[in-house]
Amino acid sequence: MPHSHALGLLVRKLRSVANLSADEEQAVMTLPVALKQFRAGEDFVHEGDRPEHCALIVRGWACRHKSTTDGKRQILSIHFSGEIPDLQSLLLRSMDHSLSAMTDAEIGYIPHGALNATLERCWHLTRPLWRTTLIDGAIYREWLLAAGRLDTAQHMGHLFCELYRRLEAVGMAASDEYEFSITQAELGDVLGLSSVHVNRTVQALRRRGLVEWPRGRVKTLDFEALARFSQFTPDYLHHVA
Amino acid sequence: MPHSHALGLLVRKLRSVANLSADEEQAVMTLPVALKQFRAGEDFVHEGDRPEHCALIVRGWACRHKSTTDGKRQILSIHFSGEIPDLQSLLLRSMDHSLSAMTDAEIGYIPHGALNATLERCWHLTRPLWRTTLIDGAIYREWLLAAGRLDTAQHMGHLFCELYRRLEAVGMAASDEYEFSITQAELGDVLGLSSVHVNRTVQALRRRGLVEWPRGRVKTLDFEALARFSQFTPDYLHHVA
DNA sequence: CGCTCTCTTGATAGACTTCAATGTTAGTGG
DNA sequence: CCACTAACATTGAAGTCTATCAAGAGAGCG
Repeated sequence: MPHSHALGLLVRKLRSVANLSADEEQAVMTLPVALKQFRAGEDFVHEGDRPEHCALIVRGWACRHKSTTDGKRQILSIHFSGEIPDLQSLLLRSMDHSLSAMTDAEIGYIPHGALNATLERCWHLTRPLWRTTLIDGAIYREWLLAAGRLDTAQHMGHLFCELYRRLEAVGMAASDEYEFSITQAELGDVLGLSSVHVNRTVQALRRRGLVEWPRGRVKTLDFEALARFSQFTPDYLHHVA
Repeated sequence: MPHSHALGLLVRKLRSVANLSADEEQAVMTLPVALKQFRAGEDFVHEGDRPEHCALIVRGWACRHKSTTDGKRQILSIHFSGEIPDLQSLLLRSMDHSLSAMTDAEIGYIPHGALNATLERCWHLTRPLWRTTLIDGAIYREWLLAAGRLDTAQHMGHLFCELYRRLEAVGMAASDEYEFSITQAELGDVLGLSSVHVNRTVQALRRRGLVEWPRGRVKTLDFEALARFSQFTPDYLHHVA
């Protein structure tokens, strides 16, 4: 079975957000995957590209980002193992943003042709895939609400909560903590803040006893308290029960 | 032909963002629609609902919105004739936000059952519909970039440009202007600003000769100049050529 | 006319950015 | 083990941006 590890991660992800029939799971497991390694900071899909394959994250963290013409970067979403951040390229010809490795990462390329052929054969599989893109949309909406109407500390706390729940849903987090190696400057690009202000906000969360953040690891000391403080509720993630 | 007007608007919209075969168009035109009127300010879908139909906007403007627990409202997207802002409810059981009429509006309800039956029969129609939700996602991303990394005047200008291009794509705008009755307070809920600051920003755009905004009508006096100022480029709207 | 909604303006406080400097940590080669 | 480097985190100070409060002006409507 070629690349059953990579495809197993994809199945695990799809199961966390949709009901997957045995047929559909089987169809996923027969997809071809070409693996490639990237270093932290490298883009693996570029704005303007017209991709002929989708990128499955096999190992490491990735982000979607876009910059203003004067060079200010905004991170638009964060992704990890099992996710296909450019699934939309199957239907939207050209990339309107870039995808970048946040840590050293392994990417599995799945040709559009193979994916389309599989969907022709097992067209009910379209629905779980569509659903993952709809949930991505729900996450963008929540980020918009957080960016516009939460204060900075809440916004940051909300992000930590979201990542915890998403990781937990695929068994990658437990006990109120998870691996996540991100610099304060990158976090600023997520929240739309300067790194200086990120630093001060992290300290505020620490002082309140809500978050610890030693090198490469996020600890939400009291998840429920952090969620309450950040107005985080997980409904919008639409995880299956 | 029942409700051919409402469904015609839907077809016009779908054609602006995807290639629609004759079969697919025919399938759309046979969908059942139940019309209902709403007054400006009324919600027609509520956060927490588990809708059994999708809402097609037949007449008027609508917005998607969500509020923080302390009552600060964020508008997450803006919609007009021919759009189905809650199409995602077909796959995501519960609404994670509300939909509201921004002007007096007419909504056409299409039962999920009928839509699913049509998609079973003409399953290629899934793709144009999926594509509309992916473009909604691209718009959310652009709004995130604008919210995080553009200054206030650029952010506002960007919104005016986006709406112009979207309306133009379905023949609802021309000559650098369009009908849009929105208050400065509502615009604040879009941009994440107080109404006072919206007012000052509008004046700044007026002083620069970029935007006029008499009651109920937006005029981008020099669209290209406004687009340049606001860093607006329409790629992310993925309109068909 | 009086009422309401919206737009407008001024003043002040607080949030956030920017610039610049300093501290901390991990890794490297001696 | 130590000096050295690079990357990242932290701090202070000054200036800009935005919210909030408060008040007044205009328009539409009974």
